Amino acid sequence: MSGKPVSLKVLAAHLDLTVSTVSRAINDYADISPATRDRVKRAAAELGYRPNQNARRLSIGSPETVGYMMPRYSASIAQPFVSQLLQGLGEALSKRQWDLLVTQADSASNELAYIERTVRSGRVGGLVISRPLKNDPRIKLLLDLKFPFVVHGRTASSADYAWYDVDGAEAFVTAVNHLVALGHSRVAFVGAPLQFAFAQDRLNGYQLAIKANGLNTDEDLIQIADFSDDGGEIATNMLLDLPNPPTAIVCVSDTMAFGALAAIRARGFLPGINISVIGYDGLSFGTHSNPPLTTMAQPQAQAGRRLGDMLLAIIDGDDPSKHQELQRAQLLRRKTDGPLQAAMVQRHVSNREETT
Amino acid sequence: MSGKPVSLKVLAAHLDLTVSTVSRAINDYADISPATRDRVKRAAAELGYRPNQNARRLSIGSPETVGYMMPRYSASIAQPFVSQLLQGLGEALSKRQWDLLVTQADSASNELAYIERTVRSGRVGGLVISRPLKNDPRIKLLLDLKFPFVVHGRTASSADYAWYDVDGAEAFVTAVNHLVALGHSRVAFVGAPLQFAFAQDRLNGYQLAIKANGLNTDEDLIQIADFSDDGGEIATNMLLDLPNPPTAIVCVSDTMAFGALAAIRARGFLPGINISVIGYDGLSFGTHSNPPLTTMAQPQAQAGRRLGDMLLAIIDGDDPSKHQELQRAQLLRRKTDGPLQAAMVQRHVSNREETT
DNA sequence: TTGTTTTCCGAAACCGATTTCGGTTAGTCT
DNA sequence: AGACTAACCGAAATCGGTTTCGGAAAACAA
Repeated sequence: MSGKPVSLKVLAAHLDLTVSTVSRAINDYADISPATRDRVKRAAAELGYRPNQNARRLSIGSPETVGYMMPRYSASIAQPFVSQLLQGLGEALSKRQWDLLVTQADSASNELAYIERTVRSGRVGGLVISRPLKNDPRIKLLLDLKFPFVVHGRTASSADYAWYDVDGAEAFVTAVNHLVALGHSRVAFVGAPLQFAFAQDRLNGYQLAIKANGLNTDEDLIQIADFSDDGGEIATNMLLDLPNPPTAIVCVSDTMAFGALAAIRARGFLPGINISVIGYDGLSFGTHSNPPLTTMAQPQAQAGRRLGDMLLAIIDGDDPSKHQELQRAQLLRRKTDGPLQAAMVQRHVSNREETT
Repeated sequence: MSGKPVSLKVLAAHLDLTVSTVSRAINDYADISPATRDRVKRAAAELGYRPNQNARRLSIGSPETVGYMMPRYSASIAQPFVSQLLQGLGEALSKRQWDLLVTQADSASNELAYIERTVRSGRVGGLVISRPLKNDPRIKLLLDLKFPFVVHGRTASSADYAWYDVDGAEAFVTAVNHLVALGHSRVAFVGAPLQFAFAQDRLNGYQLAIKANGLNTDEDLIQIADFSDDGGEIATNMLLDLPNPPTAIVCVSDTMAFGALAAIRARGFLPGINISVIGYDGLSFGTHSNPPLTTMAQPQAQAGRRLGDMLLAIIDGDDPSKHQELQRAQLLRRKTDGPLQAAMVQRHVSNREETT
């Protein structure tokens, strides 16, 4: 760089003042005369002085940094929401000049050790974790460490920590109700492994709605698979192979729903006409799928900002349990939901007769 | 946390040693007897001692951290590649226990000031920047500051800094050649604003291929629009409104290509049959578009890791110009490319006659 | 003029590590 | 036994800031 970064010492020497005076001038202490304060600030600007953050943070005893733990990938699947979340987090943190550290554990087993190391090393003053498991050991650990953190998502025992989540159960009630209103009575569920809290939550909503509508609770209509488009396709094929296949499918994510659409089309059926599909996430790409995917859209944009604000508040001493935000998903109708077709039911029946 | 994090001082007191001895024991200095070294390490593990990173980094004079500048959004478009890039970067950095700081400037105008602040504050020892402009002031600034950095992408004057890029020009030559081989002679280009280096690069490849194949260089066949699906749709509509519309379109990104598909379908044409479309990026979502998008796929996964390795090497003193990596994109045929249809040409002609 | 406040700045401790340097103790050699 | 060399550890400076405390100079009051 154009010379080494200028330190407080050289700035002080240049001004013929001591470092303590210069420091206090820059930080607007009252016991510095306006004259010298201005003089110091002007010189600081000229020389391009920026306090060394490592030194300053060591001194004030705060890292002024929070960490975000990236979820690990099932495969090499791009996680579209990560960039939006980081964007929002960065926005919230920058209001107070805090930094955002992005971390990831190498493996699931190392995850806890990794958290403990990170916390103890004082690199971060708070942590954001994503996509909790149903009984997430990370949450337990952070609670034990009494370390500030917020969760993107939530678990069943969510009383004593801070989180931001979308009500998946309610969303699936909405989705199922919508399909029932369209005349469907065999509504299937394509889900992700139930170790994920969100997967259980959404399944709960599905089951609740099935019962509330007085429908048959057919275990075969619940298919759990890998959390990916391929998983969605596999699960849907299982459903379509059923002797009495569903006429509508709700999926735990848009990505899985895309796989469902593929499976349906592969059999010559038309999604939205012969079989309805509703996804979850509201990915904008859903407008380009074949056909455009009806989905439960969640307000992604604010998640990062809200999580950042919450975390800062908690670091400031707020009670974590006071910061819990449950958002609602909205039904976004595109083209994969439609009324039950009598013809389709017929076809299924004859289909069954053939196969038996 | 379970008590404050234990410092070197309390660990030393607990062992009845001085801090300097303990520090050297932990860092495997030769002048510490194996006996006390082991004793120290055992106690450190028991008490869960982790060196305070702010202190340590201040002391050793290195932030052991690199920064990644997130590209700003044209809208609220999720950037699927960001998470993959961060994943790779984190992997490369973790090998040496470095941290990854994610930053973003509030606005374009603040960007330079932001970089300068970040660099001068000593928070990071190197910077990764994405998606450079054709004449990117950030690169010039970082060069002036003599600060270590790597670029994801590259500009025309790319001799004197480190970068990792995919050869967009070559990719578009490949794409155009492929379409010409399929019989197309009116191949259009849907591009992004040419201030982006990658946009210019890809346009160059397109124009090169057009000439090399002896085709008419029709300015109308080049449409520049916003870097989004909507932009792609708008640009494609302009093309389809032409008196002599193209029979094939190459798009500067998959996202824009999705918009192109929408525009084509909206007119009752079949992408891949009536009009061919080739995208760029190789997004996995492309398998779910309507129809599945043929695209120039780039090897996304390694980008982050390579950039991280490069940056560390440069920080270690390597000559940046020695670290320049140009990858090749591969034609990934799905369903939107196909042979020229005589019928389509006919329809276009009659279409023109009607409108004139 | 003397005494009492203010106003303003310097000296120094401190944050938690790393690292140089110097001094004890023990071991080796003659 | 005396001297010399290693081996091992402690003292202290340092990184670049923040913050408390005390003192000198200037302003004010009596």
